[in-house]
Amino acid sequence: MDTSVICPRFESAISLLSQRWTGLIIYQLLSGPQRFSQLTEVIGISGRLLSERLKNLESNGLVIRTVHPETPVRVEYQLTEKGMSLKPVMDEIQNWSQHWVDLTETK
Amino acid sequence: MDTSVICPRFESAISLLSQRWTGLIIYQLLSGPQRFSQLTEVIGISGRLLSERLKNLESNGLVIRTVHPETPVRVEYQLTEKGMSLKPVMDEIQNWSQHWVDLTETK
DNA sequence: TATAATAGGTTACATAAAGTAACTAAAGAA
DNA sequence: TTCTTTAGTTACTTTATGTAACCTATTATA
Repeated sequence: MDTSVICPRFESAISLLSQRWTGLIIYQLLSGPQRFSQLTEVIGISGRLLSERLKNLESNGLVIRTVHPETPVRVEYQLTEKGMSLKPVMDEIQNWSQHWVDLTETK
Repeated sequence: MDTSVICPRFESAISLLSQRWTGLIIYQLLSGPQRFSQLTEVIGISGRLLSERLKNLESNGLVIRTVHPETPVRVEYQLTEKGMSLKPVMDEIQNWSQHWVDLTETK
């Protein structure tokens, strides 16, 4: 018998957050709506993956994409209420990192 | 110019947590020390990756490995203080997941 | 003595995800 | 008509993950 012991909601949440870049994208968007190019520069992610991740976040209801038809086009990404509500999670990670991460450690 | 804007400690922390399985392993160990085989069964991870992840967590000071030379051998993994201090992070993820994760959604 | 059982891994190989760099689309500016 | 700029996409390489068979140490069993 295979009785899954780990809470499926938790498992679903952590599978989202443990996708590479996703946490950083949400963290970055917590400081306000941002354009595609800003995100690539600040986070250091390629266009290919940023595009893929943003589509995923959009389809999960965490992010909204807005196209401003200016010239050149401006596309902004912002968190939904669901996305914003991850702030306490990010705050705790931030808090933990201040206490425990030693930047001199070899990676 | 390339001024990294994201806090390097946060980046380091999230790169640890965004490794596949790592969050689940820590979450599971928060409920107490556990053996290798227990972890594979509960989490649903292969021996190969569990071994790799536990070594990584050990070298990062989050987990301690204890060998009990019984028959057959019993090896237990438990969180260090540094590992335990991730509880608030896990609690917030858990909390978020209860509010926002809809299990009927298509993956 | 030989065989088997059990826990905790490791190895070799296949598949999936991520990194990289060049390319494209749209739209107004020169 | 050609050039710029933003926001992607495509094709290809490299790395990470999944899978299953195998290995080792220790002791119980035939």
